[in-house]
Amino acid sequence: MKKILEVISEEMKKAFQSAGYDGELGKVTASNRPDLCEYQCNGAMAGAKRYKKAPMMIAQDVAKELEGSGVFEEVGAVPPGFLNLKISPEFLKEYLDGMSKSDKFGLEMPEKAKRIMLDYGGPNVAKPLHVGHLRSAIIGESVKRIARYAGHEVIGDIHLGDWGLQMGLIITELQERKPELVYFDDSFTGEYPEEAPFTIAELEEIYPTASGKSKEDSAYKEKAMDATFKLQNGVRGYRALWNHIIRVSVADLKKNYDKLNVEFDLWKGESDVHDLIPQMVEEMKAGGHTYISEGALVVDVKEETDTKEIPPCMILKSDGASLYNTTDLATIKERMEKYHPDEIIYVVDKRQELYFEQVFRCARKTGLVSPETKLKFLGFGTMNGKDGKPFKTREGGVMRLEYLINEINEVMYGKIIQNRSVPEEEARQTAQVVALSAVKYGDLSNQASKDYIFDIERFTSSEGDTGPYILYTLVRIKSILSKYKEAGGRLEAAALRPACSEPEKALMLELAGFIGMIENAYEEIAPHKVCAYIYDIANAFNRFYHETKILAEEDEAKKEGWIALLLLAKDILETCIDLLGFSAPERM
RNA sequence: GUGUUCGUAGCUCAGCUGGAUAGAGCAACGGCCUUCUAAGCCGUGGGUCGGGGGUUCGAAUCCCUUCGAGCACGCCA
Repeated sequence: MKKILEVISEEMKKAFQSAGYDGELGKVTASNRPDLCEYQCNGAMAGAKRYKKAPMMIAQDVAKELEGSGVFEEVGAVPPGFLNLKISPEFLKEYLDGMSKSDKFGLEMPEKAKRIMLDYGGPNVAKPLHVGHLRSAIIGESVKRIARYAGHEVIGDIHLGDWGLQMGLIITELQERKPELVYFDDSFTGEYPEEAPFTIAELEEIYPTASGKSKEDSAYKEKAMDATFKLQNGVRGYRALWNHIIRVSVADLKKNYDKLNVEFDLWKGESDVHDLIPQMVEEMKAGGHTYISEGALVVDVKEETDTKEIPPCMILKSDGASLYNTTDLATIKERMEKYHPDEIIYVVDKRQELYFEQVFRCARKTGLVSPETKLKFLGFGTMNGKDGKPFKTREGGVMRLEYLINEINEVMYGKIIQNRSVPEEEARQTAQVVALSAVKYGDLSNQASKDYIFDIERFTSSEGDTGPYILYTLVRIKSILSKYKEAGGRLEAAALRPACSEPEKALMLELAGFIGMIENAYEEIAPHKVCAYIYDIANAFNRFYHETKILAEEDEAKKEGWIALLLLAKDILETCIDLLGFSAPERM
């Protein structure tokens, strides 16, 4: 189906043309004065100069052409030359009928689906998830779902940090504590145990300890670097230990991401591309792209249009070791060879923008990516506390994600038992569902690129533009529908009717904007547009709800029409919150 | 220093491919539950869109300038 704005615009274009003007002037937008009209067209003013005619005259000419149009109920030419439009309830009803009957509410699928690789999450192995990982997960997950809904193939890759010095640190600390382990016995040639010699709890404690020691004790640090080197060069025992670390840690990560309703298709990490690096570097050298600068191997990525100095992209450090850039480039190489994506999108902290610009340019210049493949950087801002500074625990440390989630669950639980008397278990479950909506909606309703203030009180409130408010609206709709069913009503039989009240029409108009909203949210990679949309829907619904006694309506046809409208609203809301990565309970 | 993002109501944010009286929410104040979930709805007050120039019939939106804030700027990731 076409977007409703497109349908109306076409009608308007025809009118401009038959009045003797350029059809392109007939572009219609949503009204910015809802008190005056539903849609507006400003083409008459834009065309005034070209036709040397007062805008008002043009508007009147066009309005005359629209007399008797089935699309509009009212067309007004208003000074200085606005065309104010109200569409006919019958036309609107037909449009919504089309949406209800179509797959994805009539959203058109692309002729050729793109294959998009989405790089998000990015946690480090053996370190607990903290608030810094929250945004990437939430935003990435939503972007993934939106792109899929829009008809594209998306491969989400968590891109684990599993290969650097941190691994050497952990191994070193393990050796300090348990030198008797077979992993450290060079002469050992048998099978290593299947069971890891540590738990996730120990692992999480080991890393910060080791990291702290290495900062104070240079001998310790050297040991860790040596361990890293050995690991990367395939020392058996170290590899075996490393495998344990990965397995224990990944299992825990999966559990945590699961709770956030975040799912990855690939659990690749930096280690996966380690073996590709030497060849990649050789190819870059052979291609004549590299040179030595201050001892390091670099590739120039300056461009003439630059407004500032872009430093070269470093490939190898002066000691010959690889670094973040190297693995990222190798990852691009691997992705291109294995998956041939049309696009790779990185959902990363926006502070890394310049860095990724260098990597992207380097990848292009050295031919790692084909010219058709787009590399996109979706940078997100910092999550701040109420004081406007980066979110911290009360003690000033980094907040573990788990604790944060628990805290919100508690707050939500408190609100539930305060408002309703429900069984304990249901209250707990509902609290989790609603809490997740609070966190995700609180995050996604802001533009990704901006910093935002994480305010538990605000996010968990059901007043205002929040997740709980959206869910509450949805729960209300579900409640009416289930009562209707209980009373013997058949949802499948319900058919839409033209709106007979202003709030009803307003709700229908909002629903009709779905396709346009999705296209926009996908093209701009902007989940916050989905949030803004469902907030408008929720407002429109609640207004309608208050002015209309649906189940008490005696006119059966009318009642059925409303039930059909509620069904559509429910389906659209549910679809949208799924795109945002959360769901609604049955009751709350 | 260079670059970059941003500065909209007391607070948190929309709007930014230029259009009519700049929108929400929170907070404040006032209404609405014998009837579908009041975790809701309706209303009132509150803004030199950081300042100054310019382009335009028309600017929060585009350009310039200035002030202020954040962030980034080769061997970390």
